[in-house]
Amino acid sequence: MSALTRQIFLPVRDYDLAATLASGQAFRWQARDGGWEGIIGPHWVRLQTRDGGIFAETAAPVADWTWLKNYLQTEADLGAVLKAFPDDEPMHAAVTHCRGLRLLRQDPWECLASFILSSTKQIVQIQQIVALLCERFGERVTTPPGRAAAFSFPDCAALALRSERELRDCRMGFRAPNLLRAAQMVARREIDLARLHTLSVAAARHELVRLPGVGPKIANCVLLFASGFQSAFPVDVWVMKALRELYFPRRRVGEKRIHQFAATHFGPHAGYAQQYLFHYMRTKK
DNA sequence: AGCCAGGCTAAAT
DNA sequence: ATTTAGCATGGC
Repeated sequence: MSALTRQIFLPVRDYDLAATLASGQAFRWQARDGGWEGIIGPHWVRLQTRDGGIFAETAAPVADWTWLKNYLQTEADLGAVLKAFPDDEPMHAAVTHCRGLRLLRQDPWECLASFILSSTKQIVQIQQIVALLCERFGERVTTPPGRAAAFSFPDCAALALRSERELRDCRMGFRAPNLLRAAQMVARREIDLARLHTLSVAAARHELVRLPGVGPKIANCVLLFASGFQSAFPVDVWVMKALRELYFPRRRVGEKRIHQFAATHFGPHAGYAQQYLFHYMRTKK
């Protein structure tokens, strides 16, 4: 039916590729020659902002582009999301600072594994660890002629077979046993990542925190970035700082109260609000 | 050199 | 029930 092509144009307004791909939700994108290059599943992709949308190129011919639209969420109604944000100064400032920032819809296993690796690591370092992991244990994917080799994110079964030592050698330190055991649990289907989105947020979160190295913050990242729960609100050091400085200036407020505030103030798209605050905090000034 | 990084966990209060 | 140290590693 559908023709094989290596290019597609996705019409969309208000989509800031740079903010979206480099805001710490995904760790495999690189800016190059005015575009962004990365791997989605088994596909090497290059993305470029064009008038009225995003131009995408792959290395291998593609019949069905659903995977790309799904990943980028180009059909999401950003206007409706922004409209539902609380009508206050901090959110106005954050939205003004990075309008066009979007949430991706990532593969749950890649997202989970990446965020298990994220704890007390800077984003650059997470990117380095993930890159090593892919080179060593991922599958080779087709790249354009003359381009360096590229690799898919290793699936849970591939990592479940490795030794803790092999993972540790990717410079992930004390996170290695957590990643290994999580890979084994997912591979044995002790938890079904693909079905999390069919549960309630609370039930899905309860499932995730059974995994080693996964607490509330990382669980919320997976719920938000991979399972489509837009109410999930990961609170890391940056967001904690943003909430304190923007909403409770010159006051000492306990962490518990901040969490309570975060859980009630931001509405149905709280996760989106969180990403705006996170990116605003990290890139302003 | 010392501090901190998109935290989690077990042990100690 | 709440707080705290330890956990590897690398960048600044």
